[in-house]
Amino acid sequence: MATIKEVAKKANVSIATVSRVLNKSGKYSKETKDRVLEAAKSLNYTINIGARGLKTGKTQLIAISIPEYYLLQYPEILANMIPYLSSNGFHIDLLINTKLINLHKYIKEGRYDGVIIINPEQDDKAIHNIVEENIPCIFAYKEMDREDVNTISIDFFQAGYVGTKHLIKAGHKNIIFVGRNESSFASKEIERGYLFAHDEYGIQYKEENILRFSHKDALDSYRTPFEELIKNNNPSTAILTMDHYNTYIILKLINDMGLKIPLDISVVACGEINKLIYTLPELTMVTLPIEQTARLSSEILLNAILNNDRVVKRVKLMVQMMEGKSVLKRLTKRQ
Amino acid sequence: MATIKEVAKKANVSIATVSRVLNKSGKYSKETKDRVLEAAKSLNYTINIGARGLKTGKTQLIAISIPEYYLLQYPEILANMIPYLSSNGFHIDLLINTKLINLHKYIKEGRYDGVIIINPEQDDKAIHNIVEENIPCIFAYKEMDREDVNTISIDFFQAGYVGTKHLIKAGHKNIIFVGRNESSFASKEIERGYLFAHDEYGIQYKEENILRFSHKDALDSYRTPFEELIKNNNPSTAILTMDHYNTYIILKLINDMGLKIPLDISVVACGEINKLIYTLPELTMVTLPIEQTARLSSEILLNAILNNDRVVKRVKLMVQMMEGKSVLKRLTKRQ
DNA sequence: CTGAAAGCGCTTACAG
DNA sequence: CTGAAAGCGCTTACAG
Repeated sequence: MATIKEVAKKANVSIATVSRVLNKSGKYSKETKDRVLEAAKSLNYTINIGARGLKTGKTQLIAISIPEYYLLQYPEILANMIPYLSSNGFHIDLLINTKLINLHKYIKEGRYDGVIIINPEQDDKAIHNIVEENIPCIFAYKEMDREDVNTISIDFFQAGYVGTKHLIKAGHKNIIFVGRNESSFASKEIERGYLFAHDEYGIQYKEENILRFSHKDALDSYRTPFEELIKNNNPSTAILTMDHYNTYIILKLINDMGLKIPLDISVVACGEINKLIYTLPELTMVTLPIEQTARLSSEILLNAILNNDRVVKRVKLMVQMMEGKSVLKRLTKRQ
Repeated sequence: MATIKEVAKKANVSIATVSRVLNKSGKYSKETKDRVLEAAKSLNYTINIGARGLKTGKTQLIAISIPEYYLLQYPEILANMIPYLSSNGFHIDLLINTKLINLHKYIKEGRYDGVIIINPEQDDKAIHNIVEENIPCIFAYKEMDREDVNTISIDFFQAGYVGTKHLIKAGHKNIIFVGRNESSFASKEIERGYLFAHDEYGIQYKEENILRFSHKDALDSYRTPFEELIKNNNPSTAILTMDHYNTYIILKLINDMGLKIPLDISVVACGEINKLIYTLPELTMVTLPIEQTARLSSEILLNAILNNDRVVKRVKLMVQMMEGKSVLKRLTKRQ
């Protein structure tokens, strides 16, 4: 690997001049420029970014921290962040399931010019420390309580609300919600919307209608609780699911029980549209702007890095209802 | 960010000693060690890896290069590589859709201690250059022609062969193969196995039975060619699909046409098992060891880096047949 | 327009 | 066991 020194020697100039030409900074004559560029090319020169970073304090590295289950469910997040950041000259340090305390350590090591933290687990101390480091930082897919951090999130509450409202308006009153356990911000918010819609229409919700599964739960963990709920003496007529994985499983269980959608049971699914369009039957869904959130996060981060913009951005992206063929309109009896 | 200098001052030793204690290299007394460690802790010291790299030539960074469609289809590849590498002290530079020529540039910049290249596009010149750099490097999910590079791949040929053979043995003779276009190594290999099985059983295959779609093709691009093939005067009785995405789409099209699996048509799907178990009906499949390939790739790379092992590894992982309920056994008529 | 020099934060022979 | 010093490959005031 050729160094700046060798280029300087070959071009017959000082290393300072080589640096100026290569970085297009300061002044140099056309002839010098040509000689330097040619020497660099003929020697196949590439800069050593470690050395540059040592002087400039910049690393051209951005950390993206993501939980494993989020990567597995939504790889399009990375696909919508990384090429954009790369094309702007940044490299990505991808961290999977890394504790925030370790991320903080890496930030302190001066590794990164910026950080995107996807759906962080709550760890107030580490978050505080990270924010204190005062480097450009985005928290994505989860609203943060703190007012002083960039938060790009999705209006999951609204998703739960409009999805449930759609079912209630179609005449359903006994609606199952298939969510995730407590650590899921999205699920908690969707559940909040689900409850809010019940309240709004004066429908008493039943705690037993809410099922919560972990991301690690496989089909068989779902089966018994779900079947019991369907088979009890006051059977549910509709289901709201909170992501595509839950949806796939519920569809399979419904099929296994010999039930038909929407004749026997109606379904509204929250999720990323591309994950849900191949299901049978065509689902009525509340689409979550997963990709848009990813793009916006990287754009805002880049703006903070390049333009030194320190104004706090707090964004909540809107969901959208899409009618399919999975909801049966029930005639509501007059009281 | 505290530097080694400040730690040295606080501990009342030279920076050389601090370095030795922190790296557990050379000799130092117990008392010195304690003082240094305490000073480092109280100052919240973390090493500057750029500076260290400048001296040692090591970066603790591993590049993983992956095509976007591979990330989207198989995020579990990263989930099986990155945590393992991280837990061994390495960081990951994730490159999506990066041209090999650029990757080569980054390697030359001395950024990486090692590289994993997932399903590289063919670019002989750039591959040659990368190999020449002589850093630990794994090519994964695609066999490389060159004998002098580490190649961890899957026996896609075998997948196509056993899948097709299974259908032939069940009495099917007019079998559609739903593959991908020419740039897909996996598809070409599976197709080769598909043809080989036909040959072995003396069945004349028909070119029109092979459908090829791009990763960008959506449902509607599949519909017409598929329906025409099914509706022609010598209808096919079975289908072999080469990945789960193709499988989802074909299942939907079959359903849209009002056909039943396996009564009207049989299906064998090649793919990653976890992606295929929620489909309806339960599929007979040839499972591809996607995750195992990922783990093995990172293990071999790490071994090459840490133990300076330069012996070339060339591995092909085996596929496995799993019977489901999507293949109808047809009685073969006597001639 | 150009160069000599300081210095970024480390590691590691070398000398003691 | 410890320290002074060289040097990794750059950038950037400073002086000319």
